[in-house]
Amino acid sequence: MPELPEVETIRNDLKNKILGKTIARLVIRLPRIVKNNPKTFVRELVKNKFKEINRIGKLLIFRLERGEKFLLVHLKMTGQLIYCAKDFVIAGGHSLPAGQAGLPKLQGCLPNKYSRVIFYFANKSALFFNDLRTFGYLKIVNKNELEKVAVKFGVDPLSQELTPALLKRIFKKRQTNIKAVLINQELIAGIGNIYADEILFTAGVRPDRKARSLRVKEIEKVTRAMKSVLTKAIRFRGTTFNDYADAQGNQGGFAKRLKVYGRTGEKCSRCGGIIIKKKIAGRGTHFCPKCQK
DNA sequence: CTTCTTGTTACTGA
DNA sequence: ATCAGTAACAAGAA
Repeated sequence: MPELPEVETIRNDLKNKILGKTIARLVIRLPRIVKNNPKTFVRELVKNKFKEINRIGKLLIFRLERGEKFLLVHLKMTGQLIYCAKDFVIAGGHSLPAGQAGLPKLQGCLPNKYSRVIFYFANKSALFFNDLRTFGYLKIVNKNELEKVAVKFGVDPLSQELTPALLKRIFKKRQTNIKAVLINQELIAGIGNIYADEILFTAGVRPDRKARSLRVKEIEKVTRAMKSVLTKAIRFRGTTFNDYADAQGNQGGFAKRLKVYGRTGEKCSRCGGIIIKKKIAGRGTHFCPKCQK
């Protein structure tokens, strides 16, 4: 599931590929993915260019050259944005370069049955929005609408604003457990189920602890863990557990470095305890009951 | 067949 | 008004 490191990887990949290219043609295969009137959507994009790509939490924001408009893309659980250069255009479609892993459950050739929206650029390259479970969306908004969306997001965990002092204030006014706080996008933007578990393991804090019960030393550890886990995950280009692929269609390299997520029943790498899984904050939550306090 | 997967939101009850 | 907790959504895997 794309969280901050995966969305950031895609953003960086796409920046080098699609900025400044003219969008020549659009194919909307599943209209309900597009949250605008389809005709408006096509009119705003065709003959336009992407000028800049930003991210707030897990939301991608493509600034368009013409019209002071922005394309919002949310990948939700199974969304992908895969770019194919014209070299890989084959008859009737596109193919991922040979040697690339492609996608575990999806075909290597694009478009595939999960390609919901396709952008064709003037130079014959293409950008595919694929989404197996169709929870993701694309939406064009103006500056005002973007501002309304943006203010709902909490602090970015990698920004300098996120300090132990701020985290202490966030934790203090909540009655719920720390896992629920970490995945609440209105408080901290970008952490989902996988990285919440990994951050709490690294910090040595049990996910079912009440957020407001954490001591200053523990808050400092959570702050450091947040930065280190997310930074390292970005360095390894994200976690592919099921469907995540980067903008080239490759898997991320962080899955094998996960310490607790998906490791139920395995030995804890820190203390040798057995990792357990339990439903916390409505999500499958993995932790070591021996060394997470 | 049932149960599980999760990012976000709608809804419920306090 | 605000917050916490849960169901729902979708589509596939097991």
